[in-house]
Amino acid sequence: MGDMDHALPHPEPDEIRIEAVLQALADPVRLTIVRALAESETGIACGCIELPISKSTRTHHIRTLREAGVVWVRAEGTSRISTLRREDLDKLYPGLLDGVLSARR
Amino acid sequence: MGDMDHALPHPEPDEIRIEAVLQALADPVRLTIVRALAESETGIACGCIELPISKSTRTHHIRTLREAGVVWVRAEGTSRISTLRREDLDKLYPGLLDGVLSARR
DNA sequence: CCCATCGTACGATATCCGTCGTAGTTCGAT
DNA sequence: ATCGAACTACGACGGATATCGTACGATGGG
Repeated sequence: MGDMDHALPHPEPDEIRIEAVLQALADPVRLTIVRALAESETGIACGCIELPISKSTRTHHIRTLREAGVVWVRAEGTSRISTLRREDLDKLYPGLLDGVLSARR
Repeated sequence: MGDMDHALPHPEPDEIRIEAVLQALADPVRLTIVRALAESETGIACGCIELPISKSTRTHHIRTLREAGVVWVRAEGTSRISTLRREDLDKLYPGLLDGVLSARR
C-alpha cells in the first residue's frame, strides 16, 4: 500500500469568501448539517446525520461546505469527520455564525 | 393626485426565513446593494448604485432582497427607495448582518 | 398634453446547482 | 485475501436563477 497523502483541500482563512460562505449556508440540507455540527465539539461523521438524501448528494453538500471554508473534514478510518470552523468564521465574520444558528427552525 | 398606496409586498418578521435571507445575501450584486444601503440611514434609490447590470436585472435583485425580508422598498415619485431592514434582521438573527458587513471586500 | 425618466412585466436564454444511480476506492475486520 | 461499510467520482437530468431586451406603466416637468 502506497502511503497516500489524501488530505482534503481546505481554503486558508484569507481565501474564504463571504459569498461562498453565505451560498453554502443558504441550502436547507447544509444548514441542517451545520446545526448538527454546532452541537458537537468533537465533530461527527457525515453519515450519522439523518438526512432525506442519497449518499452522493451528502458527499456533494459536505464538499460544498468544506470548499467554502465552513467545515473541517478529516479522515478517520473509513469515515469522514466534520467539524465547524468556528474560530475562523468568528474571526472573519464576527456574529454571522451565531446569528445563523439563532434562527428559529 | 390619486391614491398613493401601491405598497409593495414585504414579508412580516415571522415570515422571514433564514434560508431566503442567506440566499439573498449570497449574490455578489445583491451584496453590493446591501453594502451601499448599510451606509445610508435614509435609504437610496436602486438606480443610484453603480452596477454593471441592466435595469431589469436590477429590478430582479431588489425584488429578491425585498421578498427575502432584507430590505424595505417604498415608492417616492418615480423612484423606489430601498432601506435595510436592520431592526428586523438584528432581532431575528443577532450578529448576522454585522458579520456579513464586516467581511473584507 | 407631451414626453423624458424611472421602474416593472414578460419572455428568452444560458448557466448553475441539487439530486440521483452506478461504479470505483479505501479501510478495517474476518 | 476477501468482504462489507463508508465515502468519492462521474455523468445525467430537471429545476432554479442571473442575465438580457423589449414593451409597458406611472410620475412629474415643460
